[in-house]
Amino acid sequence: MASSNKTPTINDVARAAGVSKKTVSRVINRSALLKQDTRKKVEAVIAELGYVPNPQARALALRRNFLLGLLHDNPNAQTVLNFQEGVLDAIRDTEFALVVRPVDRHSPKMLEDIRHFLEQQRLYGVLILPPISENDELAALCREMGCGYVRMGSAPLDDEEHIVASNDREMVESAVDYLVESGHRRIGIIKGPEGFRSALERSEGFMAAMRKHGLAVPAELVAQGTYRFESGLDAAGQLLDREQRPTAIFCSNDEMAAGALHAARQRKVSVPADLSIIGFDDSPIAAHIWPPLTTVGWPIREMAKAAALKLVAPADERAQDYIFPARLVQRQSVAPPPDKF
Amino acid sequence: MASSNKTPTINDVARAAGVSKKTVSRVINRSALLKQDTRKKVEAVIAELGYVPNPQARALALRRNFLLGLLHDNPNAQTVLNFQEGVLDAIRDTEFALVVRPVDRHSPKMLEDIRHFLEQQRLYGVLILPPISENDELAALCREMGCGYVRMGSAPLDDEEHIVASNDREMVESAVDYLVESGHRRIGIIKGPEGFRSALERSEGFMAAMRKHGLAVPAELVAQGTYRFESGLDAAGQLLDREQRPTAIFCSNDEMAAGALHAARQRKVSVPADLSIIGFDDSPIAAHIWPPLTTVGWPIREMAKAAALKLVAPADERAQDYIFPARLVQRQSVAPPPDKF
DNA sequence: ACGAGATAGGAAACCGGTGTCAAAGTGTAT
DNA sequence: ATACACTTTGACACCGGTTTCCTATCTCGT
Repeated sequence: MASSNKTPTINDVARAAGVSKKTVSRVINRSALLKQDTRKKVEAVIAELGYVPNPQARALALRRNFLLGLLHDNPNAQTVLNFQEGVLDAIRDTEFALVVRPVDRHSPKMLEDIRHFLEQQRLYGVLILPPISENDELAALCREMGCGYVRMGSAPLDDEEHIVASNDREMVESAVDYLVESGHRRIGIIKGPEGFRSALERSEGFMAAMRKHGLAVPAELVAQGTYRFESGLDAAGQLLDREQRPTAIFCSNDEMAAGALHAARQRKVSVPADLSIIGFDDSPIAAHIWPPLTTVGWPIREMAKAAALKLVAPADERAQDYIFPARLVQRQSVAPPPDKF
Repeated sequence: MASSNKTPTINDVARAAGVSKKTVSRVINRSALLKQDTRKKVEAVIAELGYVPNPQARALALRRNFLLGLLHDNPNAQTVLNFQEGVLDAIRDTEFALVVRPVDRHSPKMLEDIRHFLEQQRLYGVLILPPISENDELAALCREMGCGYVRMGSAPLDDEEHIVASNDREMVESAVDYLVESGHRRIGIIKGPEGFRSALERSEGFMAAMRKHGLAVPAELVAQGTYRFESGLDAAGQLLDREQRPTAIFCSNDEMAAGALHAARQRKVSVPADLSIIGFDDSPIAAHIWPPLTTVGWPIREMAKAAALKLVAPADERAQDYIFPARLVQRQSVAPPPDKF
């Protein structure tokens, strides 16, 4: 009963089982070269003592730890949280844990801060969420420091082992297809902020789709947003105040779509009767506003899971995927355009 | 140049500086008994080599690591994320990191899972978010395992060193005061789910406030919700379909308030002209629905910061607070009741 | 100049695991 | 019975820090 009050170590197990530390270590690590008898005996002692290996000691001896990092400056809380859950799906029942690190994209010291963080924590690998995932210097930093990394993005902007991406471009196309099928011809767009790859993908996807249908996109149907609610309000306001306003607006994310809905309401423009609105992301807000928003959703959780697996089990077949299909979520913000058009 | 490609260790520093490991260790740990010269010399070498102490080795030697855990099953993503940022505010520039762990409140194995997690990761301490923060068995588990913990709650349900709490009860009272001042007498409530301490605090606060104003709360003005959007839709539907419907509804959280707004719209009941609605939490959705929701917000980020400090720097004066005042956020979902009432 | 007490710094053990390599055990063919 | 190959196990060093304990040096009062 000498050490009944402190957690048992590998030595305690070895002594109690009458074997060497190394043998216990072999049992823990499921080494193949062990007699069944010995394994059983040691396992019994482990269970009896309630022994759990010390991760710090393991990390030291193995010269690598079991910590994954999540680097993000994503403004959408639900996205971040879904991603966290997806990562947890992948590492549940392993010894890995997830460390979070929000970063400030606007800070000039951002890269330096991250370098410091990586040096200090010596993570096994990091997962990087957009928009900072688009920063190539950051990826270079990870490579330089020998830290595994996987970037999440709207397009394949790195090798497939380092990326999980949605096919935003195609999905915007199908959103536009849907609007056109519903009878719309005069379709406006609220773009995302410059410098965001996703914003670029979405607006280019939009332009390409419109071109495909032989529809013009005059400058007066294009408004610039910042991915934030208020910017959607402003941008939709501009669009709706044009001489000839659009019958449908594609918003590059749901927050801005919510703002656009708001702008329409202020102007007594009824959605979807007078104006159709389509968003992007399928964030929770999309289902909780009126009318419920038709939008494009992507499988964040699956992407997160695959991203984590790329780091912790790169050979796993589930870690091979790197392009994930988004899908159109039809709700009630799209209808055929009013007759007069 | 023997080891120019791998990260330097304390031994490398000691050798390069011509001192012993222990002296380097003293420099790192700011030990007082060191000559200035020696310190300077070692610091120069550390800077030159870019030496950063290995946290795993430190953790092993010190028998404690520098990892804080965040246990949550909170359905509100923004709350969780704000909390994470608050914790990061507190531990930025320290060697601590934050490990997240969403848990499943409904799983019968929840406690066992958490025990396993704590055993395996040997965290320095955990921060627990509502609603599982209300689980006393979980707190007991932390104590049993010698793991520091701080619970976040709607009422002081533990010693002050283990809790950060908002004063929901009082805040609901001021929300009701506000409704009464606006002229409302017939006020309904959508309660949160049973078993949630916050739901209890809020509904009791509501009852107490009504009593204070000499107003009755007949059963027909009370509806049960689950904190989810859909339940707000249903519950508000019931309330609005009564013979004599309320002129105002207090919703125990914003999601349900959004649902209530939705229910009102379906019935062509105009908010706030015909019906006032007040929510709780000041979640982002509150500002992004129409009309913008009057609600009660609490300072999550400050609470998170204080909670983290309680673990990592219990002596810090900022770690002493444990009750945090919420405040009424007035937007546009409350107006005087219609004349006919 | 000298001894006492304070101060600076080092040697070696330790934290709890893993890797290496050789020794011991086992089984089979000769 | 012996040699040989193969399996199973253990001794010991090591990962990179901290702690304990001890010695060498430095002040300082007398």
